[in-house]
Amino acid sequence: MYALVDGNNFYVSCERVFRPALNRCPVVVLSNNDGCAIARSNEAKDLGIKMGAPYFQIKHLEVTEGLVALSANFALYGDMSERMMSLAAGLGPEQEIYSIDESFITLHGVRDVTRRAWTIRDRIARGVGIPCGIGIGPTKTLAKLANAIAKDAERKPGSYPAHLARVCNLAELPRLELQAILEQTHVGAVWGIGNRISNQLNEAGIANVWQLTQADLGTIRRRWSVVLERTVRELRGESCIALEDAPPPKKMIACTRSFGQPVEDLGPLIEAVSEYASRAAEKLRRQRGLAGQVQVFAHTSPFRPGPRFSRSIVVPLLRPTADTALIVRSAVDGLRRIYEEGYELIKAGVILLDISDGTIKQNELDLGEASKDRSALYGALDKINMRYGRGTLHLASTGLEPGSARWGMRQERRTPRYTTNIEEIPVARC
DNA sequence: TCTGGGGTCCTAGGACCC
DNA sequence: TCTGGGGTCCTAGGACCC
Repeated sequence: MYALVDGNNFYVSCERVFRPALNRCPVVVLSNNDGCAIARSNEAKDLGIKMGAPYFQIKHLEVTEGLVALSANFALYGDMSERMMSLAAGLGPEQEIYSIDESFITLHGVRDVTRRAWTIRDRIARGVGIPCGIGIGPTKTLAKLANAIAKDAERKPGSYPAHLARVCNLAELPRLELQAILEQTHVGAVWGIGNRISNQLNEAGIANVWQLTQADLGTIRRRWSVVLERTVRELRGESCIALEDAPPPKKMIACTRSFGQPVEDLGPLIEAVSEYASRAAEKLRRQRGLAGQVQVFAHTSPFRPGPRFSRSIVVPLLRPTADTALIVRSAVDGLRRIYEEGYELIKAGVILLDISDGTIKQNELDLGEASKDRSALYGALDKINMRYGRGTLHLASTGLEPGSARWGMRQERRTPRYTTNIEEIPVARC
């Protein structure tokens, strides 16, 4: 048996903890550069604001409807998440943190599951201030579905029986009631079924979850995929997706950003890509991995008229490494190869690929002889950035010498909080 | 004027190789 | 008329998730 604990409208709820005045207002949290809405309060949803709605399209609601739009504060959300997760863990013996606002919990050995779920929900509400929904079912997919039902029952009274609101335990429902609930639930609500497959299922006469559970497995596999077949089995109560208590190491690590303003010239592009590469390398070291390849991409806006540009390149590294200098250099080399003048680029990114486990023989693999110094330097760099904020200190790169890199401090956007003379920092041989 | 940033898995075509 | 078979790598894109 599994539970899924999920914070409601998570980013918005985090903001409301510190600004209770926002409690009954329509609120959205915006992405980087205030580009689009990535979290919405119920009131904002009721105004018809869709997930991912561009800010410029909803801005007028600030005037007409009292909408409050906030810039995202991911450090805050990460912190609130940790507190919520540690309380949620009290629900059962094992926990898988699935995303910033969701965790699966196994329930074997837990007695009086539904009551305990209410208790935990209450603890999170009082201790952290985040309202949660809790779904319970025999498989992860059913727990997810139960969670979706718990939310709908709360938000749209009448959509489901009121006793399923906030905490919904599908496992304790009488068979006929469960069937009725599943018949009321659209296939698109199921974890793993997006818009595309939902439409295809509808065309095939499978509109609700109950119908999907009755479908022939062989047909599902042939017409769609083994992935959908697994989902159907899970909906029938056959557990196919196990709890992952230790997150598997990432197979790719990306750092990508949209620019506030379009960028045309190589210089600023190199600056940006250097910083992304440096951040990606930091994430890589955090999971003690080594990358074998670096991918770089840049593209123009898919929404704006004008000449289109979208290119990417994979640069193989001589040997697997987590060395910021090598990764930055490769990324910049790749960028130079794909770059072309005359395009208004709005986004670029660096993706580390072919990631292997660096805990074995990291020292030998990592570098030549310069590397011992360098890995101490990176350790210090990562610690400083963790303590004083991401990007306090980073590896800079100039457009002047191809592939050159030097240590520098980021000055923009943030009052420097770390004030050592740069000259005192050893210069890496890059 | 203004459209996020991560991830996973799968498929397919072309280049290139033996 | 008719043009191997199998493999890898790269690039691109589609589908899903948060």
